[in-house]
Amino acid sequence: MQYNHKEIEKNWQKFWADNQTFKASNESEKPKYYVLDMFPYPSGAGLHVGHPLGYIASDIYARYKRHKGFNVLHPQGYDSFGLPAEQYAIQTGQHPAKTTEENIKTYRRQLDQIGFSFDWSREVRTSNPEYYKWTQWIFIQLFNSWYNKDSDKAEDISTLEKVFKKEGNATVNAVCDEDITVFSADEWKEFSKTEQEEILLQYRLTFLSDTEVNWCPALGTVLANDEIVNGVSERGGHPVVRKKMTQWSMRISAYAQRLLDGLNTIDWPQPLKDSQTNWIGRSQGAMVSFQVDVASEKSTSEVKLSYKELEALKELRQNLSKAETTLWNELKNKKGASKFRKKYTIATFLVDYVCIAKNLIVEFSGKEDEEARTESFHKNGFNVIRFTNEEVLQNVVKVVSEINFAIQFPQVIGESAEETEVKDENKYKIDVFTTRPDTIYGVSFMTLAPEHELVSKITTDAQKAEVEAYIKATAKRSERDRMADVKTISGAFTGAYAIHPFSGEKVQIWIGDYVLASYGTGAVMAVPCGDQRDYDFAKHFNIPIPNIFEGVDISEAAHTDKEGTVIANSDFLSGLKYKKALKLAIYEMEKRGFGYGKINYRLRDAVFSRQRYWGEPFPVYYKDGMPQMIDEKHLPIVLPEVEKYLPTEDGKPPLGNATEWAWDSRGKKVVSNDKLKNKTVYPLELNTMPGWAGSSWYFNRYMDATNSTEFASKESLDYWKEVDLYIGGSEHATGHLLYARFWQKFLFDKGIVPVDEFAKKLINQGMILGTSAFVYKADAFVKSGCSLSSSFDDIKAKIPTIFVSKDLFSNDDEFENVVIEYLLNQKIVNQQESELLTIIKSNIHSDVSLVNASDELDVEGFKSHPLNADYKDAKFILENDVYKVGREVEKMSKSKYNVVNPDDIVAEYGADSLRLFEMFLGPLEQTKPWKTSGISGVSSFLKKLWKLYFKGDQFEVSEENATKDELKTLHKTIKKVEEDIENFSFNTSVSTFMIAVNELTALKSNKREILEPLLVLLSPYAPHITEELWRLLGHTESISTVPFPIFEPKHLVESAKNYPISFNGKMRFTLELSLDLSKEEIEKTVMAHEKTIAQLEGRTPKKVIVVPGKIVNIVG
RNA sequence: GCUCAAGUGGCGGAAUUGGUAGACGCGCUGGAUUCAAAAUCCAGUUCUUUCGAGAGUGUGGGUUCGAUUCCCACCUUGAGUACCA
Repeated sequence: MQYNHKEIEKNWQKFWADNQTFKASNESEKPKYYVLDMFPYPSGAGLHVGHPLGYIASDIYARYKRHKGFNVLHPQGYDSFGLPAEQYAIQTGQHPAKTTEENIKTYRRQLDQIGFSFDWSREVRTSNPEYYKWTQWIFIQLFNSWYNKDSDKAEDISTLEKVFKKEGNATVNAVCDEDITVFSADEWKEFSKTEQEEILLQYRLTFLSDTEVNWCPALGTVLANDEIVNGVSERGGHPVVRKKMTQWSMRISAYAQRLLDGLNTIDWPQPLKDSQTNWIGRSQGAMVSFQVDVASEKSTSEVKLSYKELEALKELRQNLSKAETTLWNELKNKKGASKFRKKYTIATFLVDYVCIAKNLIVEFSGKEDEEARTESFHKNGFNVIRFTNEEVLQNVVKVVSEINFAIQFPQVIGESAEETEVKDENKYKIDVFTTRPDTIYGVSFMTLAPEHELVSKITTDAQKAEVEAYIKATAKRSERDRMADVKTISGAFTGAYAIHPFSGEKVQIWIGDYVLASYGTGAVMAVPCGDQRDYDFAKHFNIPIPNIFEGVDISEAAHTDKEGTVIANSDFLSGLKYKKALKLAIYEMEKRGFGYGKINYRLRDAVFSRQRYWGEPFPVYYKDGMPQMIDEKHLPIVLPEVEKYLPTEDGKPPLGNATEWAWDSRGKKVVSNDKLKNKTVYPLELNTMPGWAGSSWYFNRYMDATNSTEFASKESLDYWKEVDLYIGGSEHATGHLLYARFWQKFLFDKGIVPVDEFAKKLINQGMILGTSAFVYKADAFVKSGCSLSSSFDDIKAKIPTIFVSKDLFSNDDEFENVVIEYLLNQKIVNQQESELLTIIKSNIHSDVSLVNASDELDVEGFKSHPLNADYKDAKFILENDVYKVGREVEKMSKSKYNVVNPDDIVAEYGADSLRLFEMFLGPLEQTKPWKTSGISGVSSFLKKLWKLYFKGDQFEVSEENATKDELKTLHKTIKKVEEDIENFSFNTSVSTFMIAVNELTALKSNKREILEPLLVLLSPYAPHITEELWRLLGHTESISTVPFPIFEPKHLVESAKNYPISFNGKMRFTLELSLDLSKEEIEKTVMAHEKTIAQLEGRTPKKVIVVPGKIVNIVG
């Protein structure tokens, strides 16, 4: 019986589908294992051989885990909302739902014929209302939440309202908008409903705000930062401009630190973690305020601390009494504006606790100089409250509430009021963020972004013209130009000066477009000696470059090293190294009140609105201009039908075309826009959600995919918990994988999911490249200048298109010679004419299907190929009667004619061969080229395997006991294959199978004892052929859950070893010796051997190294 | 520029607690079978060679009895990222 892959594969695919073989149960005695592939977008082009690579790997692992006794969840579905379907709809008028459905059908057919063990009963599609109902539901949960920095998690918005009602917002420590105004509880109660909602929006985790967005006019939508590559849209490569729009945003910045910390707990590839770390962009430094000089006055504060005193303080802080510890435990968790510090110097006194932002000192009473202290504190603008040890120990809660009260209602102090007046005079200040506060004495100027709001206010009359001209010039340059051109240094002096907060010196304020308005505060303190950009700027404009590094030459470039550098010329920082100077600088800034330590993140809040049709509608309507959530029991809000998918004429998103798109708040349903004049009917949101909305939580839905009453049941979430193995491409590093982690952490905070990282282990499969085939075409040009009987055109017309086989030339000159020789030999041109010819070579892609394994072109096929109509009459210069093509590895793409469709491979070689070959290509994570010719190797391996079970045409296995050699082969294979799968080294296990089959063929083995377990080993890789042979062996059940064979080391025990005998580390010959021999016996035998004597040529070895069971090395 | 990864036959690749470099497969060469081709089977296939042997894992050093594997410097390629203060 011949191995007929077509019939076998079709039958078993039908069997698995009919019997729901791979349906996972949510209840099982077995341990669970969840294997997931990254959500595919069903594109119109279908799959090429690169796509299934990851699916095959995950399928092998899933099948392996089933053999190992796990209850395996291995689902698949479609991320079916998205831009391509909509672009297609705009072009053709076809509903995206229809084209998406067709594309999914193609995908499903292609996936099915590769024999994946997916549990299709759990299939999800993001564009299905039953699914996006829950995407909308999560959006509502985000809307109803705020981020409490004190508890460091998301909480329900009602807890925030409660605080507002009770004590206003002064004590709230939340992640929120930056321009929050402080209000009291009474003020809150006085606010109108709309005002209250506006304030709450500033705190919600998803919020509506006017943001600068990346607007892509060609696509008619905004794009997220990760959807832009090199300043143009990732899809289509269209230009992107900055534009202010009212948009929904996600407060992902609240999770910046946790997203960073979480990376340490998950087994993901390092490059992927690195790019997330990079994207989040944490930088630790300080915020420093520089006053703009109006009346030139000197800073007065002269209190400084030496480093020794600082160290002494540190020690004190660690030795707190019990009462101190109790109170500190309560105070230390306060963050942000009401953050407390312990053992701090205020004026000349060391205080117990101080909240610098609120000017409040908390002390233990009973200090000798209490009166003097109080007076001094008041003079410096601080309030002080005191408690006894007993008060703290007996009722710390009461003490804390008194402290809170004091924070909220600060006692007005005379002196500080006076100071405020002084400050009012100097009302402009420039805040900067710096990662190098240690270099603050190196500041010789400041640079503002041209867009900085202070620019217009501080520019002097004399400089006005220059500054305005510069701003105009910058505005003309696009964002892309600015990014591309980093070499041109440009800027303008504002004429204004800032006061150096430490030295009191005046420093020039410049504007320059190397400072970005969107990062940090849009201003920098320039330290030209320590930052190359500042250095270049200073050099260009002749600004002084003070050197504050000890023994460092800065005449050529800035000195950016931190480690090992000692600070100089910096007053109290002089003589300190980077780390200590950094700490002391921040300490002094905080003490003097013009700066504080701060951590900055590059991660911006994510824009969540898209002006597109084919996405999830928001469950939102607008009442008095304020967004209102539709109650979850009325979900899903189904995407309305529209006439056309383009924006409306007045520039509204496509949903503006819908006629049934208003919310009847009384009837609780979507109604016709005609009813909008009714008082209880409101307009619905016209934006839709971005592509990443549906894919940020789908892995949870698979756990309970058909649940219509819940996102997923608690039991199923608790059972499956997280994805154990997630396989997909590295292109999702900063998009999907960051947003999904963010949502998971949010859902975790809200108690909806049981874990805060959704995927324990992740593997990035490498790309499969195409091997393009080239033919070499000769283009003839006729040189002018010579008079001939025939015209140039006549000569050209005589010359046919010529292709030259690859190995006939090695450079362009040889190519020309070959062609001209051919023309002469064929008598196409005469000698005289040939001298006028110039031959130019051009490389043309040939369709790879026209080329065989030996790089030989099917010439007739090439001529008659529809793409090559121009070359129908072309001539081919052959070598040894064949035309050889050139090969080059390139990305697999239609335009390069190197795309290989898995359908063709499956039809010719079968799914099992495809699966084996994709794994055999090389390590999973690595990028590697596809060359169809190699598949014959795995194909003949399967035929050889098949033959082991047959005698002639008859299926026949022997029931005899296996021999020692047979068992050795089997157990060697079990061991290696098991190790390989666990290490995701699938390519080497395919080799192992080949070796096993080669050995068993050589042994003429046909014992059931060997051939049965062999099938189980192979079945994850080649499920169809193994099912078929398993059935022929007499089994009625599927092979898929048969226990994996157990490795027994006893079969590999050897009595002798073929020792490599090396001389000076080089192996010269091998010698079979018993493993029972001792070191000495081995040495003796080896030294006595004739080959050893021959090698030594009479020399006496200096040393003989014997490692029993391994090697013998003779030195000398 | 910065960060990361990788450099092994004609090709894909294998071998790392440091111990026989090139497993397995493709391709190639020769042979068997065949009228012939395909398929199949057998033998060979890193390079050099005076057929004794010698050299060899990007380059140059180092550690070691012994290095593809560990350390240092450099070169090349690929990926990501980029006025991030």
